[in-house]
Amino acid sequence: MKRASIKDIARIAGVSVATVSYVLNKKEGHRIGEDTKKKIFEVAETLNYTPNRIARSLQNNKSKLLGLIVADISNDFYSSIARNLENKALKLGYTLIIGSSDENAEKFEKLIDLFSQQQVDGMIVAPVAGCEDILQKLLDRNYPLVTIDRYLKGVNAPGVILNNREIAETTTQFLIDKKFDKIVYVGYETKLQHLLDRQKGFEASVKDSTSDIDAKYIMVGLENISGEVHAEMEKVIGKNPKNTALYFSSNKLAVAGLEYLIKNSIKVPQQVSVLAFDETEAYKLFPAEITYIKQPLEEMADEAIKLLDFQISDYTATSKKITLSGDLIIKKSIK
Amino acid sequence: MKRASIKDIARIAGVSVATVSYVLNKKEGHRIGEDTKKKIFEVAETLNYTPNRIARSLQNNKSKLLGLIVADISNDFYSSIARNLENKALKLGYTLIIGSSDENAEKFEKLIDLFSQQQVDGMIVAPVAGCEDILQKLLDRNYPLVTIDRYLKGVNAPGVILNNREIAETTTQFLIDKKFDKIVYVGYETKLQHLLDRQKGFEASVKDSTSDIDAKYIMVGLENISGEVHAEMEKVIGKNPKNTALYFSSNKLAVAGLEYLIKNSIKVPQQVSVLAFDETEAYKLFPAEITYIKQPLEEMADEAIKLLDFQISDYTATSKKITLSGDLIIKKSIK
DNA sequence: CTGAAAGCGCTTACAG
DNA sequence: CTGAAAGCGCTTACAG
Repeated sequence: MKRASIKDIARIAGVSVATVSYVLNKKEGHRIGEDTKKKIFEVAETLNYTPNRIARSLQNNKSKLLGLIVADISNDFYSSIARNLENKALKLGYTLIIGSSDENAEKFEKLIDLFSQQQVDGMIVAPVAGCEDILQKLLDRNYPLVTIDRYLKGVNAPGVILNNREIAETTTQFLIDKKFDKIVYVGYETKLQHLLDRQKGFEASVKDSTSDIDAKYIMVGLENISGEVHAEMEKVIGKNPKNTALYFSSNKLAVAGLEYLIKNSIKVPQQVSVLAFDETEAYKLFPAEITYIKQPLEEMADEAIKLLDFQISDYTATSKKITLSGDLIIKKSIK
Repeated sequence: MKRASIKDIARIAGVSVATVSYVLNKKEGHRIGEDTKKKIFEVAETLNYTPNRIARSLQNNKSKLLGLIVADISNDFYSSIARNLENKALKLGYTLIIGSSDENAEKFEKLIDLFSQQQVDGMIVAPVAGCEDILQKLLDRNYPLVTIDRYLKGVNAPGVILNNREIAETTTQFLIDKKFDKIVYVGYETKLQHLLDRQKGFEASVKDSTSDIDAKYIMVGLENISGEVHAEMEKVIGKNPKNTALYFSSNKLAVAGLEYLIKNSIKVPQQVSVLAFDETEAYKLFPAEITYIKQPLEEMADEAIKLLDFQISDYTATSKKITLSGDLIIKKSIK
């Protein structure tokens, strides 16, 4: 069934399409007769008329579509971000189109191209390693863009970010003060700046410490997180660790590490204390509630959408970064 | 910066827009001179031309957009579905626009309206209670639509579904054979058919059983799942249950229930055995690996997209349901 | 081998 | 108080 158009309404109501458009969009300054208005609304109603936004988009060059590119929408962290963004976007009349990059620059570029062809009004992206040029090209075209979660050195894009270095530093200090024999940082081998910043924060606290700390590092790739974490933990803390702290730089790493602890019946916090970046529902089922760094997702979404909406309505090249603070949520996983 | 249009290319290459369109879309049957083609490609390249899909959409009445409405995109189950759908959709040249209904029929309708105005070519929806009329209206307009995860009685929509009743029946039987003193079904107070089917399957197995089974039911609302589950479990199994089995009809319920077990140091499977519908990463961190019913998400996504794509290219009113089988993944949580 | 022209469903400056 | 007309960026049947 073909849907009714403004033309159909005009024909049936016996007026011009212009008048219909004015009335339906409630444009002021076109003093149109009350009875004409009423007639138009009636006809629109009986025809079940709904506007074709595609046509409107073509005309005003605004699609009311926002593109969201994350690493993987099935990841807890990103699906929560997506949910928060969805809520905020909807309030401003935008709908979200989503894509997962799988940390792959080529796929990332394909999504950017696709979304740009779909004429999204702006994009919110979690950049992947090696996508600097892709983003730069977009910015050169004055495309409204906001980065989220991550940020790239040398790319002049606005974004909302976490105070990764600072929160890593203070939370590491918190661990140091507990006088562990050994503190293990579990992170990714990566070029992603936000992760490097977490590591730098950790390193800084360790270095500044007056006491002597045995700091170890477990660094894994993205391919086989669980397997690598387990193998490395075996080497670094073994089956029967004592007075040791684990610092996980992401929820995925934490889940992998906690799995190891479970399998080897290592007690938390009696033998090992645990601190992790980011939340995940999984923590709920670990015998000891996990101490974690909570990112203010709702606020992030809010700021990201605001930033983007501003860019859309009034583009200005800027690399304005909004930095939000993580919160350490202290639970029983630390002695 | 305004993006280049086909018109710009035509002007610079000194040909007509029609020719440009033919060449860039590689339309056959328009034997166009090789040098003209080359010229056009060159100009397109230097202008960084990318097609405006909005304009194309308006012309051929195909937006290449698919709407996905789930209860909540931040829920593990739905974000996994979304991810699988995204992959399949991309392969067919579609992009996904998403919305969360929060189990709210009004919000569901708003999303339907919005997506329909955005001219999505079709929708994949997990219906909410009370949305029968909304979907029926859509179907009356011959809107391509596929339901997923859930299904509504009396609405003539195609969909892909799980064999909820059967899998619930056989898995309950599996529990019954283990001779528990008590079997507790944990479900939702709901009108959602797929959940009722799970319950019916459970009830059927209990009823058919030759042995006498003490079957109990914990039914909770959607408002405060965790709180209600904990309170009811306290009443039904107490702090020190023995030879009891818990049958959770969703992963959310399972997480809530397992939390209760953890908090009360109830041993799985020594005291209580556990079986749950659907996966979630959280199971990984429970001391005993959880036995669960795995839905074939990838296959579901595949079938849903195929069904929808078929409806889009050749609409036929149908209530064709594709039923896929769940798999019981047996782990250590059952004695 | 190529182009002029209509049309997709809207919006909006202009005219009356 | 209302309408004729141009135009957004494409596609495509038709003509030559």
